[in-house]
Amino acid sequence: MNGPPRPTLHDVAACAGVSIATVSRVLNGTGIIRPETAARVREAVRQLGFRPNRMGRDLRMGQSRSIGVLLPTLANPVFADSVAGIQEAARDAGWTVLITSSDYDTHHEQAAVDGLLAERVAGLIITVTDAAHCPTLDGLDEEHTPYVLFHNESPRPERSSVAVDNALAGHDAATALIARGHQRLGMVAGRFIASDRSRLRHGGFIAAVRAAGLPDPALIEIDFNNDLTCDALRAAFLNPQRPTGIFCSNDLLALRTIARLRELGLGVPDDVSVIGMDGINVGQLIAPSLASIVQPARDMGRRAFEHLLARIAGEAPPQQIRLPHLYRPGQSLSTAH
Amino acid sequence: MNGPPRPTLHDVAACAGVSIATVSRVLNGTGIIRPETAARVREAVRQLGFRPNRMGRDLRMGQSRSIGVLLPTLANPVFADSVAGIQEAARDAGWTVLITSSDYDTHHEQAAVDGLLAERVAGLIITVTDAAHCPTLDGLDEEHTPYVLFHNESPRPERSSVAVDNALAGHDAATALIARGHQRLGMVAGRFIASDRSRLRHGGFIAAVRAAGLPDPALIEIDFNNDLTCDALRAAFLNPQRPTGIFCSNDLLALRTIARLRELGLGVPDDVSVIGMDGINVGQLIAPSLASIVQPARDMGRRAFEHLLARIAGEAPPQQIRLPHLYRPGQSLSTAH
DNA sequence: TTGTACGCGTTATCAT
DNA sequence: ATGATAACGCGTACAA
Repeated sequence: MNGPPRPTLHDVAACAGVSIATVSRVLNGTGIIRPETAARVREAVRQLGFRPNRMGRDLRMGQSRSIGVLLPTLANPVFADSVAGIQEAARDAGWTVLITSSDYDTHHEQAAVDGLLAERVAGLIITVTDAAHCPTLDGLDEEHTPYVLFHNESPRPERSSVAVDNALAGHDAATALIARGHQRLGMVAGRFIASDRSRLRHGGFIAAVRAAGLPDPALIEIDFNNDLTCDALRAAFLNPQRPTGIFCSNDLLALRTIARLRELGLGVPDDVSVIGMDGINVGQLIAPSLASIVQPARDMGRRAFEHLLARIAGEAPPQQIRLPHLYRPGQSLSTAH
Repeated sequence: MNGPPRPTLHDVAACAGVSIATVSRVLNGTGIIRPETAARVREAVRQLGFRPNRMGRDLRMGQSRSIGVLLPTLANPVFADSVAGIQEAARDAGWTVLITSSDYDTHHEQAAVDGLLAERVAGLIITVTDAAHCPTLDGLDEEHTPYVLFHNESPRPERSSVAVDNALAGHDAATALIARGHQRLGMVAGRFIASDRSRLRHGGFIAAVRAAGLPDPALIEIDFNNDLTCDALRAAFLNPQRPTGIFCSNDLLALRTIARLRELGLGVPDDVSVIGMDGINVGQLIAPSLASIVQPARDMGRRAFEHLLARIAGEAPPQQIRLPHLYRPGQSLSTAH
């Protein structure tokens, strides 16, 4: 069924009339070799179509030159873009990336990390539901596995992270709504228990609202995986004192919210203003365009990989890297009336 | 910097007072072992936190128990969903998945495949720009590397594939537009040279239009990565004989098209009807909701993995698997006036 | 039922 | 400048 076995160092060595040590040296640029010998080796490599076997190399090196990535889901473009950034940086460095997702489920999280570790990845880039209380992270610390929290942050300084300031982002969302004259605000948030980002954003949001002397915003917490029902929205947002400005903890959620509001007969931005977070591309394609707090997802991915590599090499201390977010205006935001 | 080295079979063996062979047998369920011995081994494993080292195992087995996936981009949800399906099936089978993307670039394609092969993946699930003329595939055939074309199809029966019938999909898109009374049609398509899917869909589309006795549809081919300029749309679609129904070769493109039409003062569906393809979720959240030819992306991913595994095991002949697509109505489609 | 010993393909150490 | 050889951690044929 299968073709001929792939050539190994031995085959190349035999073909070039040298020892496997010499071939290895030529391929890795280690040691000194006579140019003509090197040429013969390279010719043999070309002729046999030899590719070094990473399994052998990795075993010998005790390292896999690959990292693991754990994200909640690839269905959210903000994470897909993050992955693209990670991949990019990894490819540049000659590393490979193993990707898994948890679907916002703590058990899947642990299982996925176990799987990644079984692959002997050299390190992890990981987004967890709650970085402040996470047995999975504790386990990684115990085993001294290098990792970089991603989109999460931890109070512990020994835990590296790459993220935006989510509380400030929530704050900025509130500011944007308030600046447009909205006085009664609300928030549709992914379950706090499934996302500390959501909780942090809510914290910043509510703080800014209070600082502005406005009444506490209504809150709907919803599952990431299940649908946002009209009933939930109706109960919280369809009373006489209904909010005129709503912050959604991510753009996908904002899209769902706007759709449901529409079903309730509430137009955006005429009846309600909505601002999301992440800055996914489709937000700019739809009508009304979606105002959002933009995360530099691709850049975050790059930075996370670069820092993880430095950590693996032992070349850098743990670091909390914060990238700036950006307010992107959109037609989903209007002045209150 | 690093903690203690991970325990190996030797450590476990020593701890349990048996040989490494016994430990290996216990862990793999091969051979027959005395229950109490097995218990001692398991206890030692637990106590030491032993995880089998896949690098050693893979090297020994000559197989990596991992597959490679090459897709154009993760930014398109149809591919992100496909990946989710692949991951799911792979996890069930205890395999890992290496993901790379080509950004619709032939050179990246070859480079990505080379990288995957260097990792000694046991097989590939791969979407290429043009399956009918693809040196990368020829190379894989030469090396007898098992692979499954994904979203692509090849005329050669020895090339396995999992895809929908893209020509029929284009046909169905035309039918949907024509059924709504549209007589002048157009298509916005991703560059044929970068996507044979796009070309096939166009083929089916134009065939159905002709079969209905209607004039040939206008065509705009656009880059996947660059933006769709208003100029391009204006030239093709803003003349007196402008189409009233447009088929876009994918949903993301449809969203971009609708946005540009809006800038030109053309409303959807009032002035123009638009139908896309893929069935991405956001299509159902926006207003007007996007009519689309839906691909069962997640299922396609599952099937691709399962078939690839069968191919790797030599348990199945090459197979062209076609999954049915589905027409999803949407408000972006209206009757002509 | 269990243990011994070899080899998978590579890199690195020591000779030469 | 190059060659022989010892690991790396694991699965398994063979021996006991």
